[in-house]
Amino acid sequence: MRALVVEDEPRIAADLERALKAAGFLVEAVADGEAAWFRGGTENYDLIVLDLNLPRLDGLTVLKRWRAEGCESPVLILTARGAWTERVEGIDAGADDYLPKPFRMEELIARARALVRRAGGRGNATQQVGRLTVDLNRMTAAIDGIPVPVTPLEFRLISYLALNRDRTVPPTELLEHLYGDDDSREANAVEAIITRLRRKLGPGVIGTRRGFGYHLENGPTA
Amino acid sequence: MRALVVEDEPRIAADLERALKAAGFLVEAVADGEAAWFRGGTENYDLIVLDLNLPRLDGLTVLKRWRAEGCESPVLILTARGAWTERVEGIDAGADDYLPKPFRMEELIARARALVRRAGGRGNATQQVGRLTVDLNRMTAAIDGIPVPVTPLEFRLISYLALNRDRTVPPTELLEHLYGDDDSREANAVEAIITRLRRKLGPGVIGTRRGFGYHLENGPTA
DNA sequence: CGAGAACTGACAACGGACTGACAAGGCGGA
DNA sequence: TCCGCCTTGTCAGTCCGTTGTCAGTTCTCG
Repeated sequence: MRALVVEDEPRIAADLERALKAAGFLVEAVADGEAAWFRGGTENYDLIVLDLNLPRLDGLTVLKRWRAEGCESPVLILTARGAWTERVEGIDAGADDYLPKPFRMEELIARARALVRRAGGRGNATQQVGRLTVDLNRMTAAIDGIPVPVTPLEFRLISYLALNRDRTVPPTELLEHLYGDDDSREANAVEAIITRLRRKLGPGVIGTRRGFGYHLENGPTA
Repeated sequence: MRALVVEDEPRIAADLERALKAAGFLVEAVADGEAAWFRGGTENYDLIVLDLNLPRLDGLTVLKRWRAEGCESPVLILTARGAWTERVEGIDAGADDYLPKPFRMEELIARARALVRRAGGRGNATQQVGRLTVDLNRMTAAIDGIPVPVTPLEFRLISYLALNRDRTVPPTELLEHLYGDDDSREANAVEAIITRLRRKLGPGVIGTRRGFGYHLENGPTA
């Protein structure tokens, strides 16, 4: 899961980054509106946390421009407490949720997760696909209910597949969502992770559509 | 365990702080309603002791706002003796327990501990996880029933893990619950405590999920 | 049957985690 | 009040799990 944090207050930005990383996100952060506009418009994020009060370019404007450009990432905006109108404007501008400052990190994480799940059309924190179970909160995977130890990177991959269970995900997309725009990796890296996951999960869980990408086998949930 | 004390009477506040610290809590204190609202809304406490009679912002109002914001920390309210209606209102507003003033410190501590345990979904004062036993009242730990001497900080860590036995706790969260938002510590501090605990408790008690955090091994309770 | 895509085992580099040593701070006893 | 012990944070060195790359093999489809 890639997340973009747009926040000019360094301390808060650092907190956000830390918390989101601990929650399994791949975090990138920018501190002003123009940079935000650029990044959000260029890259593909699974979640954007947007402070409205920004230097250079107002957060609301940024959000509107993103939406106008066709960016569909779920956006969680941070508003000043009691700034009633801001929330309304934010929702109007295309925000998916808002959180009044100050807030508890725990709550932000909870909402962030909810947004990501909702964006994937799934409301539950534990995803079941065939024999596989992925628990997004505890960051665990299991086959037939038996826990399988997975590394952080492996978990990011398998959970991304679980959230996109109904389509085949191309390797380039996985690459992007695992590493961000740090494109220094060889395409083969994804294949390696897939292999390792298959060894752990057993056959019949991760399928390949040659030329298209990978998907989870939604075989009998038995 | 992090605790927030909201009490404007300095003498009582000091007593509370001392007693809770002695009981193993990491205590932060504020003296008025607004500060309370802010802290409780921002930070993550395992327990909140709230006096209802506060300057600037009424305790009941503070409590209601917390609950409205999604704060789930257990709250123990202090009411004036005989203020019958206050109790009812407090419970309605989302308090978990109340204590009429004046009270005996002993009783407050007992109730505080009960609340913390209940909040973790565990009603018992002694937690059993695998071969480990943690007694939250006496602040002792034991392996296979044999007492192991632990320092106050070590106890805070091990008891937090015990109360969160069913998940892996990231180091950042431990850092927060051990030291509050005083983030002057190096992340390495947690590792040091873990090492010391392991030396005392023996192997197979505290497990590591590399890249995720620490957890208690819930091996055979034998 | 050939070419390209995908798989996989081996290896090396990286970084997170562990640990022992040391120093600072706190607390209790003399 | 002073001294000494216990506790605890930091540092540095080491270890080991994780992960990227490479190379060789297998598979699939035209």
